[in-house]
Amino acid sequence: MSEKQVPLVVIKRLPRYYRYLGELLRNNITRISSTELSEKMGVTASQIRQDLNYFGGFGQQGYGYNVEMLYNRITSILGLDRGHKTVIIGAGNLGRALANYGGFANRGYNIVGLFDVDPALKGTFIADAPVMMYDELKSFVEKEKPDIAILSVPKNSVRKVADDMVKMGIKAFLNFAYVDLEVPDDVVVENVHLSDSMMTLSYRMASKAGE
Amino acid sequence: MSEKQVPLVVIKRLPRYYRYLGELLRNNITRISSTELSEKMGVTASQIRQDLNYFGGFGQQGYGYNVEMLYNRITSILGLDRGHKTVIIGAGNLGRALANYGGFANRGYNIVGLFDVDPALKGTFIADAPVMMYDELKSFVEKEKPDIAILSVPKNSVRKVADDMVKMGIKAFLNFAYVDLEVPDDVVVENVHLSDSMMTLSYRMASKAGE
DNA sequence: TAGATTGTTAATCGATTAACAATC
DNA sequence: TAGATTGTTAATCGATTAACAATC
Repeated sequence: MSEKQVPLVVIKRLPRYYRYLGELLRNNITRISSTELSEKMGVTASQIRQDLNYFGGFGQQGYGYNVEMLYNRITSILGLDRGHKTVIIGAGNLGRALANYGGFANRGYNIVGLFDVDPALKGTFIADAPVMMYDELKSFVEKEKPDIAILSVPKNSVRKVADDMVKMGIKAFLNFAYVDLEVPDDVVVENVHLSDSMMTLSYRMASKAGE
Repeated sequence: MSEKQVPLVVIKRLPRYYRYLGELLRNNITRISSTELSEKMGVTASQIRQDLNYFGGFGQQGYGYNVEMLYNRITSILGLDRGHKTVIIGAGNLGRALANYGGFANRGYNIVGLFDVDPALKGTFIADAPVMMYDELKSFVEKEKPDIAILSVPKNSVRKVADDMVKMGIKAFLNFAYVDLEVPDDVVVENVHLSDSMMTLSYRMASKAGE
């Protein structure tokens, strides 16, 4: 892709467009203008048109956008139609919850296995996915070639796990541990720092109350 | 607070400063300059100084910042020293995982109860917190006055739950359901949309691989 | 004091919004 | 065609970075 690089802020908005368009589609709405969509989503129509135009002209002057076509295009841009083999490292409470999370499987993120160090879990299944031991991970990755690793391990082991997996060739991590990972340039990390969200939340709550 | 409003981008960076300062503190580092901190954190020194100055001059020319003092100030700004009674609505896999999540309790987010509609859970405990029935929530809120509600209920019930709880006087929600909540102006919401993070992750992975 | 580093103002950069010609 | 609405350029706004006087 030698296209001009799309800003990260724009990319982060795509899932939200995807979500709203999916809703419109389920309500059998076939066309929508940027103005109508902007009212529903609480953003400007200008932003919607700018954002979509990073990926090409999906609309039609005088008409607006075809909901289904736009939905399909965004699905494809986000790669949701391609399927992604995903492993979860750490089968504790959080790992189990994530394996059971419906929002992943039906967008093509297939959990193909969980890994833990607790021998009691060996051979068990969570949401149809087998739980294996961490020392089996390397050969599993070689054989199955998963794309994405979800890291729900304790923070004192996450750096080692990430390093190991980078060596195995994994290029994408969803990290739940309360640590910033350092990875090579060709590897991407999304952090879900739950404590950070709580802190931002309580700060904003307090500052509203104090006004 | 009639101070000038601090931009949201700055507030969202505070937890990260808090985290790095905590680490320095545990390593017995007593002072740090904005330049040194900027190298560790991978941001500019200018940004650090600008950010901190929204809250007052915490440094000293020629010296830098006292780590413990700065840590304590940020702790206080974020309200982590005040304690927040928190309830979790939805005691499914995710709710249980969150109740067990250590990162909340030791930053003052005390889970005082979970609520669900499954009668089988009534009277049980998760991580020392009692599980109660959703119809007990109103009287519980009146008595205990929690500050924060974590919403880990299915997406088709989250709007009703949020509406109910706004009426009960709850001002802050951490929402895990895949829906944007509409709340009054004096109520704050932080969304944790796990699918969105996965989508952004896989998009970025694909666009790196394609270059 | 001299050196270091902040706090803060000014310059730059990037993202958002507005405007409108192109066109369905 | 006339009306509507996009795609895109230009203007504005806000956030980041640079620079440096203040000062410990």
